[in-house]
Amino acid sequence: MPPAISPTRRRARRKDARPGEIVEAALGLFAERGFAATKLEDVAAAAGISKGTIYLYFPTKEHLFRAVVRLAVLPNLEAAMALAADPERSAADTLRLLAERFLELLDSDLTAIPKLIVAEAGNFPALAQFYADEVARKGMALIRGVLARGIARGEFRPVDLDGALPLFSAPFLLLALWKHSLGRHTDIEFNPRAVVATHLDVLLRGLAAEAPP
Amino acid sequence: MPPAISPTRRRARRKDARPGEIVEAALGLFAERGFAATKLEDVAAAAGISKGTIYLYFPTKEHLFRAVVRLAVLPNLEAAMALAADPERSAADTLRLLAERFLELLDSDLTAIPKLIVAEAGNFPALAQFYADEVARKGMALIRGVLARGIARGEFRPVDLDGALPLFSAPFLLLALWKHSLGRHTDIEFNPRAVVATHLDVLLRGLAAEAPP
Amino acid sequence: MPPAISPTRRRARRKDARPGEIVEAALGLFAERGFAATKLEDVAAAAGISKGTIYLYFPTKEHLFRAVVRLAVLPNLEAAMALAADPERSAADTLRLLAERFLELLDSDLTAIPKLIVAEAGNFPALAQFYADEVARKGMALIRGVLARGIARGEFRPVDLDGALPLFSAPFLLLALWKHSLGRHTDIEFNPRAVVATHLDVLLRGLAAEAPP
Amino acid sequence: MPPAISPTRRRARRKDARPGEIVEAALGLFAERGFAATKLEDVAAAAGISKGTIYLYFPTKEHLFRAVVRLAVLPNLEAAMALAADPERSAADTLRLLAERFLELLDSDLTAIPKLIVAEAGNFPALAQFYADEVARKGMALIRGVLARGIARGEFRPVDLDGALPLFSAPFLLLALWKHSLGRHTDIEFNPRAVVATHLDVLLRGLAAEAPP
DNA sequence: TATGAATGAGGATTCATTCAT
DNA sequence: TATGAATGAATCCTCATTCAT
Repeated sequence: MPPAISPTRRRARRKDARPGEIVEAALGLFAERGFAATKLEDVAAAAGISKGTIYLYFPTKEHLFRAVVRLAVLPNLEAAMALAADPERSAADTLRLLAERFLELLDSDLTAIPKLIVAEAGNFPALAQFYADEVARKGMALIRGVLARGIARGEFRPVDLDGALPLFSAPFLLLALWKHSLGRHTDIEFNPRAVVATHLDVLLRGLAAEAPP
Repeated sequence: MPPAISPTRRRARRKDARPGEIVEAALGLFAERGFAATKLEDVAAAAGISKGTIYLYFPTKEHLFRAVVRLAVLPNLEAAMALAADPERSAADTLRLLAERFLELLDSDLTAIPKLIVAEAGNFPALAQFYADEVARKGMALIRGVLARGIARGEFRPVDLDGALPLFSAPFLLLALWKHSLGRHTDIEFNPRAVVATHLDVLLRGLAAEAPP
Repeated sequence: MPPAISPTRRRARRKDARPGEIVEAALGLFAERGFAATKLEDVAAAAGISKGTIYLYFPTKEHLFRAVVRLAVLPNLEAAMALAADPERSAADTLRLLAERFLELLDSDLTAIPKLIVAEAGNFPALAQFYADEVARKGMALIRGVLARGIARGEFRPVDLDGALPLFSAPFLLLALWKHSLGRHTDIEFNPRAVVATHLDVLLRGLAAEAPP
Repeated sequence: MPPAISPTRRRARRKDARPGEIVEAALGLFAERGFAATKLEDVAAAAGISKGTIYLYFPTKEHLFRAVVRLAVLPNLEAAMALAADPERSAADTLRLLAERFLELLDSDLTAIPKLIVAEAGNFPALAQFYADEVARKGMALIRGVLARGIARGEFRPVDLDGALPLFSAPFLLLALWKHSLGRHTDIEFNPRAVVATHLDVLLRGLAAEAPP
């Protein structure tokens, strides 16, 4: 026999779940249509609630947008940082793991976030700043750490860190953007797994320390 | 002494120049604010004409958008294709020249086009298809040709062409997007020249055929 | 030792008090913000109950408004009528007592009622009628009676009763409206006691029967 | 033959007239329904234009409200001040002229302004301040000047100026408010001319200097 | 009785587009 | 051709009211 749940408890559970449900519905629609072109009424419908209910949890459409970005980004950023922090792992293996993680994410709507940020940065400077400072900066520090470790350990030759910083991420960005923009409107297809495999192969070779004579 | 031009002639010249002036003004504003957030009234003001006049040359805002994309993209694509077609040039040098060309473009507003496409693909499927087919497809064919030539000439080792295709362009895309979105809202800066130099260095090493024993 | 009150009894007492508590809270907020700008949620909070509970006692916001008006007005109107009915008292003294009573009321929120009526008459015709018929008409009859008595007793010279009717009340109305509208937004201040004293002085002289030669 | 008017001129005349037409239509509806209950769509309809056109001349509903107040009040205040400034006129005659002027105004919608101010002061503090400072303060200074002149000239006995200040205006306020609120919803009627006549009669007697022995 | 989550009608505002001049 | 005043569809947000608990 399951433990009895008081009516109050059951209601509370509903209330606790709502913001997440709304954010999830919003992510899907924002990913598909962009921020401006998404009507809150449609978000509500997608979440199975009514327009007004959204406003019980988010004071404006922009706040909902921020919540979407936060919720979609922060857990993954933290996971990536934890993964990159392991001092035992070689730099190459760390990059491979990060790449693997990205491929998993690519099936969800989460990778629509960069598209949304790119599209709306101009209209939401505060959000752009938040993303730049909280996500981009941290992500870049993460990569910089891995590259520096690789160089220190003799895996990689000493390259210009500032110049090398974007190189690892750039193809992932391209794949994510493609999927959520042009990819929906053309039959040109990328095979993400192949692209990522080639990327790692080429990048790691390109960075590899010279073979000792 | 230049030949006298009758007022009628002058008017005609003006008329011919108008669409270009409007498109240029629109590009600047679209680059800054995005498509939806740009008012046609502001485009008109930037072009030094009145709102109604735009409609003498472009039936809708979307048509103007298409003209912007076409005008901003096609000349450069053609230049790049011409550049890549030279059978004398090594693959590596071709990539270097393309990179150099990109760096020159980065100072203009032209590199805002990818941001616009990414942002608006969902709202303008026809435009997305046009861009995918006319620009992306041709650009990819161009790169594929260069890589294939490099492999054929023994410059590059035989890599998976489909997987390698986006690798060359990805950092350029990242730099262009950064400049027109987050870059405007943070003090994090990239040095495009350094990034591109490192990119070429790493990529060309990563692709290089094994040194003979 | 007070007699024990069963929980049920206490609840009942509470229930009886509720409507009054709600009306009181509503009067305070209506006085401050007006009817339309007052949210029932705020009334509920001020009364220490929840939004839904108001609907157990008042079917609509308008009904609550009516209750506020009735409760705030009727007791005072009755007191004034009782006061004016005393056939012993001179007309001048009656007016002085009414003025004194008004000055006492001016410290409470009750004098916000005229402002509310003026503001909302257009939106609540039924309320306007109720107020006109039940309050204004009776108040005017009261004043008319006092004036008529004063004339009959030889205190006042015979003036046009219809023309004189509003003269006594007008400064009180002005003071009440000022306090609840402009008075909140400027440093111009009236001294109600001085205004009322001067009003009585001037009015009673102005009405006074000619001194016998 | 009337002088030819260029199309541009004719259009310009239309444009110049628009704000006034809109303000007039708005005054009528605000007077009838109050600010909040008046839809801009109805104002537009009353002015014979469409919703959007209002926004060509007034950035928000509140700005329109301010324009209504300014336009309705300032000309009359200035006329009153000019009238009161004549040093030849006796204080009593000045008050009579002011009263006469008010009676003329009472037929228009202009006297709805006090009702609007009273009703909306809480929601538009800035407007309330404007009205208090620009209208009420100046109006009071005007009356104070007339009373002081009357006392100085020996027409009036020396009364407490602060206490006497609101006495002249109060019945006019009452008449204006009555007309635009309760007056619309009851058959109780005031005869403004009779009220004003009695008011002047009583007030001037009440203020009159003691007859010399 | 009491709660407070959910509803949805209603209105201010924006801006692409039209059209009389 | 060129203008810019006018239009009205579209959408965010508020809050009185309902109702499951």
